[in-house]
Amino acid sequence: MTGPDIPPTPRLPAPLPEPGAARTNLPLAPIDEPPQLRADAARNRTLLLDAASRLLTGCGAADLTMESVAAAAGVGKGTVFRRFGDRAGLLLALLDHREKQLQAAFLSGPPPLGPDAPAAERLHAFGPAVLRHERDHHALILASRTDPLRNYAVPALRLRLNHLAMLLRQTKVPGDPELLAHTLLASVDTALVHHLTTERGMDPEHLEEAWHHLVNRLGATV
Amino acid sequence: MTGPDIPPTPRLPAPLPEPGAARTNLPLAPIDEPPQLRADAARNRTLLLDAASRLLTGCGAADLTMESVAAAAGVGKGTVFRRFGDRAGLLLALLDHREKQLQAAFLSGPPPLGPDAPAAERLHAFGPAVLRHERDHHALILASRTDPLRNYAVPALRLRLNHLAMLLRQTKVPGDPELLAHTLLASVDTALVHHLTTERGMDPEHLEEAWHHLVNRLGATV
DNA sequence: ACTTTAAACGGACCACGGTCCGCTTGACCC
DNA sequence: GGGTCAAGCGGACCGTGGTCCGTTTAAAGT
Repeated sequence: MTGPDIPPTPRLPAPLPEPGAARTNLPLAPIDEPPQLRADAARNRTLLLDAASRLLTGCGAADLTMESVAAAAGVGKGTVFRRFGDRAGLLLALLDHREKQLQAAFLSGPPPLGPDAPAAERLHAFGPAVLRHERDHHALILASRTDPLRNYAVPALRLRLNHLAMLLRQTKVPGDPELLAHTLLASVDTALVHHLTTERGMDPEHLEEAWHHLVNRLGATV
Repeated sequence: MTGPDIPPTPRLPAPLPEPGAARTNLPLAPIDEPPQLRADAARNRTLLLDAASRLLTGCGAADLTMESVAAAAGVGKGTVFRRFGDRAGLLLALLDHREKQLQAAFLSGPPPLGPDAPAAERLHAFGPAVLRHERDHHALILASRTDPLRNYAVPALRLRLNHLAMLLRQTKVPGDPELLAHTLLASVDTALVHHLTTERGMDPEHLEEAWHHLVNRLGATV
């Protein structure tokens, strides 16, 4: 309900979208408006994020308490909640920084992931990239997911979704692109991958193959 | 970690599987061993489940507290936790009763869902059946999901998965049946469906179409 | 510099999930 | 019936996420 990293208190009216801009009904995630914090607030924000990732190296994500983060950053507990809304919000903020690298790779990086490769290739490359990224950060990702609905409001994940849907459109895959994008993303979901590799002993490589198989089956052309 | 509806305390060694039984590495879910509670425990169990579903009609699942359930059933709070392990366990137990109907439908019900229909038809019928079931109980289901890994340990969901994988094998769908079953199930996941229908205004009927499209694309034959 | 105001702060406070442990009781055997 | 003992019970207790509200302070205007 309360946005991540956004004050839970009433906001000024959100800046209206450009009237001339081509409005798809899919909200475009890249435009990120850092709501320009007050100087002390900004300072405390980075203080908190630093403290959190420092603590994180010393213990599992599950043991990270809001109070300990506040104490380690030398601020009050209320400040943490004011800044990040809730525990998941803090975890998501930590993740966000790392996610930026992945975003750069598929938005503006080199082929086959970036824009200079044909769409079908980008589609094939996307799954493995996500798989690697999620494997690296699975602990944090899993810890950040308490509300199953929350995902759909996380900007980074919406961006992935829109990007995938775009590639599906470009490759003329038949069927609803948004729905298929959800399905494809679900096939490399962190929780699923973690389950399959740790509980069922599945080879990560096998998962990449499965992604390619799925993309081919869905019928990417062009 | 602690099994749902199973004492968290150390157990006697689990009954060994029949030595001759054909062992697939997929644990078969249908065999359910109700660990035969003591008389008072069984009585309290139903008392608690009754109390919970009674309270549930008077408020949202989010407002159901363990203490209130215990009080409404006239037992101590510790008893609730002993029986169901944790909050999710209680919610899952409530769900389980309703899930039994769905299970009966696809395990032994009439065609096209039941065993008297050809596998491809059962495959097509499965998605809509799950969609309906999850729509009816979405509030409880969403409330029961706090740990994203928990799903893979829920017997009812493992049963769905194995059933789907079996149908995929019977219809000679190319690719890893277990993986494809996960993907198919994800495409009708409660959280996703709830998001699409409430936030994005998607027609439930459209989701059924998408299921059929997906199954066809995957290439079910026979 | 002085005023004003909304944002930010902090820590006391609350509710709920989950644990612990001493006591009780049902089930099984003799 | 009597004895044994693990299963069950209950509620005090604890830690943590999240809220509240009186106080402080950055920033923009005059």
